[in-house]
Amino acid sequence: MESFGPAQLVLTASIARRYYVDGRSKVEIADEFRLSRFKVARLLDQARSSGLVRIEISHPGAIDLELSVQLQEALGLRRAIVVDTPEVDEPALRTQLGKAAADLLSEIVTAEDVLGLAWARAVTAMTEQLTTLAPVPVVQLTGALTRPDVEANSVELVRHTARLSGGPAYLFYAPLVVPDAATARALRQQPEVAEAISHFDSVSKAVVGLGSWAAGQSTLYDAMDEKACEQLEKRGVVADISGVFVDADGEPVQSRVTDRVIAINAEQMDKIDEVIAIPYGLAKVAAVRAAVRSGLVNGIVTHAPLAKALLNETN
Amino acid sequence: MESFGPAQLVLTASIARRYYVDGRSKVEIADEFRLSRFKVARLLDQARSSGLVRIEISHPGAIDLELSVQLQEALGLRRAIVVDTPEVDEPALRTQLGKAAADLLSEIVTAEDVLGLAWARAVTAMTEQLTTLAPVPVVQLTGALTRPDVEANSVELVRHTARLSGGPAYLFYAPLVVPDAATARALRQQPEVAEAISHFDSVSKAVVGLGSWAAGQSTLYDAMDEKACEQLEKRGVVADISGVFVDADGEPVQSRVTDRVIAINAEQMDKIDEVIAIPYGLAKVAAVRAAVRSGLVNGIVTHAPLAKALLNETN
DNA sequence: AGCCTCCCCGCTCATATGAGCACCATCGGA
DNA sequence: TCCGATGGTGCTCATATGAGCGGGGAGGCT
Repeated sequence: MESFGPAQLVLTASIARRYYVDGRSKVEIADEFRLSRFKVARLLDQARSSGLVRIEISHPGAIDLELSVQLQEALGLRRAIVVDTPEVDEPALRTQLGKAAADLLSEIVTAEDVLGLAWARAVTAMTEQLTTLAPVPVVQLTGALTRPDVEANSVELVRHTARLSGGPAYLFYAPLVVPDAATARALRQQPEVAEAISHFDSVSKAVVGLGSWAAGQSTLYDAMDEKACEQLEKRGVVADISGVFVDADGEPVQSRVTDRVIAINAEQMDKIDEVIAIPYGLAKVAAVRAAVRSGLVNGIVTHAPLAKALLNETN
Repeated sequence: MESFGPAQLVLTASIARRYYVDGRSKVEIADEFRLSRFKVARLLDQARSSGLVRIEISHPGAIDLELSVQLQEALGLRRAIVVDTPEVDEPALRTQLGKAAADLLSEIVTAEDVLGLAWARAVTAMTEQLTTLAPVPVVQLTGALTRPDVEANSVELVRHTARLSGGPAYLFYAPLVVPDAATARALRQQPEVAEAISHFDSVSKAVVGLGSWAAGQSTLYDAMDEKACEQLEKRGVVADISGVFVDADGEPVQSRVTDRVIAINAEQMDKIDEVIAIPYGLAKVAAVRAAVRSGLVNGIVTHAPLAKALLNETN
């Protein structure tokens, strides 16, 4: 069965060519070669199972489709886009991912959607690459974190996107995290904040940030007091999804710290149909896995090395 | 039409994977992805036409299937085997081609066949590589040419093959070319020669030599007197197929020289169902083309460079 | 030889598939 | 505003295809 003569081999190749390349039907091929269509079918089966015909899925672009599909299926994601880019410096990488995410967003957002945007550098990178967007309401999902290295803040991000889209913007000026729960409560009652929050339930698609709960791996971590960080770490927090903390099992972690965050909460995020994150860097493997396990994040735009790491470690 | 969003792209890739790699049906895929089967079909069409799925035919062996099929179709051959071997020295090449031809012969010769063998170095190389053969009569098609560089002659070649096969051998001792027609006539009436010739009509498969009509490109040319060579050349002879001379259009050339050759003639060869030649070397391009055009030769075992040359020059 | 087993072949019939068509939404121009 | 063009969708129906079956030939064993 495993060894064929050369005539058989060439015949099979010939038929495979006719079938796959020329796209003729098996009946036609059978007539041409004076074989029964069953024989043709068997030869084609044989050709495939013996590896004589190899089918590759690829395309001339930045997206590694093979990896994308694998990642999507392995993690059970609604969407996965893997950008095939050599490991360049972080800003360039963010731009690349931002472009891919922007393309994705333009494509999947329709006029019926309500778009939610959280604060994250990757999300900023995305909005910078965004050129067209259906006219939809854009809702700010988190308070702003002002960092010296980022000029745009959460507010600008939302405003810019809404302007591009032509839809209304629901935005507010407030920090992402405040020193105590009472302040947070007060802020949440501010009219603009309250209005934005009131729209959380109608958000149908969102782009969020995704941080690994460690120094330098989450802007929120870096912005928070050490005590709070440690407390959350002790509770098993592995990832923060734009202010929603989850542990390695994907369970949202409640804590006093949670109350100090001005952002969408786990329950609200869970109701959003599509939540897309744009993680990069191998340090985020565990965070991504946790976020996906939580079910909160169901779409990912990332780069090849992280995608491969996610696939490899998937036990 | 030519630009898709990444989501579309990944969806298409996903479907292509399911269809081509996993082998699921379009209906199943449609159910899985909540699409109509028509949509799935259209996406798959799109994927193929846009080059997203690429189908390659290859295999881990010495035979270049792609080239073989192309050659077969371009020249309208019954069989074409192209051995993919780096341009090595001639004897090694002959061995390689001999092996391929031997495999081919073992495969296609059945007990109902009658095998004809002409004299040629390549045919000798083939018989040396032959290990199994259905029990068939083996008929010597040409007289022998004794050359200092070849130990086996036409007779040995036939005897060896017949022994391997287990069938009867029809062989004779006579030179391939004699000084005059009268001698040839006399030789043809010798009992063994006459008997072999009487079997020419029943030969169903034959392996022949193929020479380009020029010095060093045909053992027959080299063995003949200069005058005869020139005369044939003047008549437009481009190739000799084991003693049958053909011009560039593939027309057999009759001449007084023809009568001096002890070998199968054009008419008899034309009746043979499969006639296989084993040409090699780029100098033989024109000869191969003539031989194929004549319709006398309908199977070829060769190497990649010659195959490519034949394909390129095919206007 | 006689028997058995395996394998190869081509059949039937249910199902999958493709070609062509009609419908509908969208969009640009009169 | 209306109209025609356009493209995308899913239908029908004829055709292609796959699963499973039985016949028969080749080869091995007793």
